[in-house]
Amino acid sequence: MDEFQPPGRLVTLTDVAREAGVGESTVSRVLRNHGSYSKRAGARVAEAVARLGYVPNRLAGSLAGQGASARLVGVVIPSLANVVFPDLLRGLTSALDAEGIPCVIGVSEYDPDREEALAAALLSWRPAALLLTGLEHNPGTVALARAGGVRVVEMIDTDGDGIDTVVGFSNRAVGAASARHLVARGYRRIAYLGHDLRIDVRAGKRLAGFEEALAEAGLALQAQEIRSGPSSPASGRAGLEALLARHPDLDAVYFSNDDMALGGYFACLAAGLAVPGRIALFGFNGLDFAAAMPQPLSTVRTPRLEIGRRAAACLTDQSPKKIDLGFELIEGATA
Amino acid sequence: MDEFQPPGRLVTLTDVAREAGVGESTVSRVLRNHGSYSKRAGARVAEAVARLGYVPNRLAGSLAGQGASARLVGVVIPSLANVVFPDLLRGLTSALDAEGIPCVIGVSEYDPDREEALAAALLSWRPAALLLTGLEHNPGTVALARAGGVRVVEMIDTDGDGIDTVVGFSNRAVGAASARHLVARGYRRIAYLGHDLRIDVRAGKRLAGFEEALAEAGLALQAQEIRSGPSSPASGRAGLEALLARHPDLDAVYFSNDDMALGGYFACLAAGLAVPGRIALFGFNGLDFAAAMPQPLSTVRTPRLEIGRRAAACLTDQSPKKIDLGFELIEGATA
DNA sequence: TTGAAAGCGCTAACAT
DNA sequence: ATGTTAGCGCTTTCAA
Repeated sequence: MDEFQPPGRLVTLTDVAREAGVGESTVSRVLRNHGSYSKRAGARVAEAVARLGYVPNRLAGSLAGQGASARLVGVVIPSLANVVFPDLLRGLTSALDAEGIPCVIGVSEYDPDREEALAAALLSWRPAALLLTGLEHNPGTVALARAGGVRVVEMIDTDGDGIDTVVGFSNRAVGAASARHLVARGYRRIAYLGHDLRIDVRAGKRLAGFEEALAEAGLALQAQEIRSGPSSPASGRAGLEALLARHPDLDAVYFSNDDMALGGYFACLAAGLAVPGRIALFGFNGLDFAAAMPQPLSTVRTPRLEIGRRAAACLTDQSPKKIDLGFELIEGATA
Repeated sequence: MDEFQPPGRLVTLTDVAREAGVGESTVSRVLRNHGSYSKRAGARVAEAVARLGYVPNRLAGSLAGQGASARLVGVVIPSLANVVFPDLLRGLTSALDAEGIPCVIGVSEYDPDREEALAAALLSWRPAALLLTGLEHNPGTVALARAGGVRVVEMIDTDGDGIDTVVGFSNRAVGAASARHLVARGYRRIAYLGHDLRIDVRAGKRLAGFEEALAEAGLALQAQEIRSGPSSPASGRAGLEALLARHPDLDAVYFSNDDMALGGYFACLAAGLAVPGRIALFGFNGLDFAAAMPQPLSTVRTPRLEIGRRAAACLTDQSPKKIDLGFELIEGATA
């Protein structure tokens, strides 16, 4: 391998043009395979690129190009600690990589103000699109998104109005379906165990749908345990122990997600409580481990990867739309 | 919803200058708080920015600025399906967000050729740094990274030579420590259960260290089960069932990671096998759920977030270095 | 099919 | 303290 380039000085398109003995615009045409050029010019440019190890500068390319928008998409997610969001990114990147469009990510930690700051920061890179999570944003975020001149896609949640395009499922409907399942199975003394609803709006919507469906059946939540901090198996385990200590007569628990439910299951195993005989457990998300449990977890599978993929597909669409990808209730064996 | 902006025409710094009645460079100075300007100029610019809803164009800013490198970092990870990598990103973004530097990500799916293509694509955005995973890359990737004129940080693995800076831990040492733990606990008929080692080099290094330490104790692996596809609890469960069917006399199993081990634990629960009495289980990663299990999983906790944070910290460092963050063996109750 | 030249929106001298 | 100006590395008319 040759020695390093003098660091400040990377190979430019001008260098390639000189090396290939053609004009800059010809190099540009060859590189983007746009416009017409001779076979000979094509070959000489290809050679020069290889010889020089040229890597195009997309900063300059995007600035000069049409619309001055970059082949990048900005993505703001609330967290990386919950599998849901990496899954979303997974769907996104799998679809975007094919087009050579990378994601620029920002993590808001469920803070609307941070979300707004991140949206502004990402928009400053002039991405082709801005992807947000959920439908609840600061007014400032909405204003930025509208003024940004980019396609905006809000992912995951369809319960409400979007800025532009929305891809997801109805969290209220998930909650309602979960409640109806528990009711149909004969459970009557049902509790909710979740993490902080102020930070996770969508969990709040599920709970609202859940309670609504309970009410339709003439039932009400017997108890509710809200743990501080993020959801986790440890939190679910401690939460279920606390819940059962206070309300020994419960016969079913609806968890804010599968991680919490797994912790609940562990609590039952540790305490020797029969599931679902003594207590039924119902989760949310349909994560991998749910199906591998000795008793498959009763839960709802959400189309996380699909949401990411569809969001990517929407970037090229013309008109805004709302896409509800639905969900699947997995009966499992714990409720 | 109001109508969209005429898409082509976003507010520019020149617009702000006109609106504020000052020169462009003054606006630039105010915005970057660099150089000197009067209180009055500062105020007028701030007003104009707010009134116009100006969002700076960093494409242009980076192109014009020193070194022409963008306040972005490029990150190539092999997967988003394994918690390890989102955790890495989590550490990274938590440190970089403070500086307003977003990550541009690429997911290689454990394919070195894709990694190379992604490295080139990310480098074309002229990031301030390129972060790679592991130490094994195509020669082309290494050449790109060296010629890119950027700081390169390789994360996670310290077993080998890096391009520039390396932050991680020794996978061989993890494997060796795990084996010594099992041997010390009196297990003798030990098997390995993992996923495809050709795609996960680091799991291979752990296994090598594990076998080496076994050999030092005069022992050898009794069996080995390699599942195709990614690691998952379902794969771990099926794998342990297969392993025990073929080798009923095993007394301990070393899993390629905690997800696999969780599946193994589920297999034991389902089959009514005492853990660790009948069979001991040992994992890797120290994920959240490990500590919440009825019997805490015996595993090794890896400093994933810390690796991300330290990698971020290295970006401003002058000289290359290798940072070994170590790991922690968690005795747990399953081995 | 090709090259020359005018920007894209910004930063960084250099004047003033 | 502030304005003027020359680029940064590309793309894209426009002529040739």
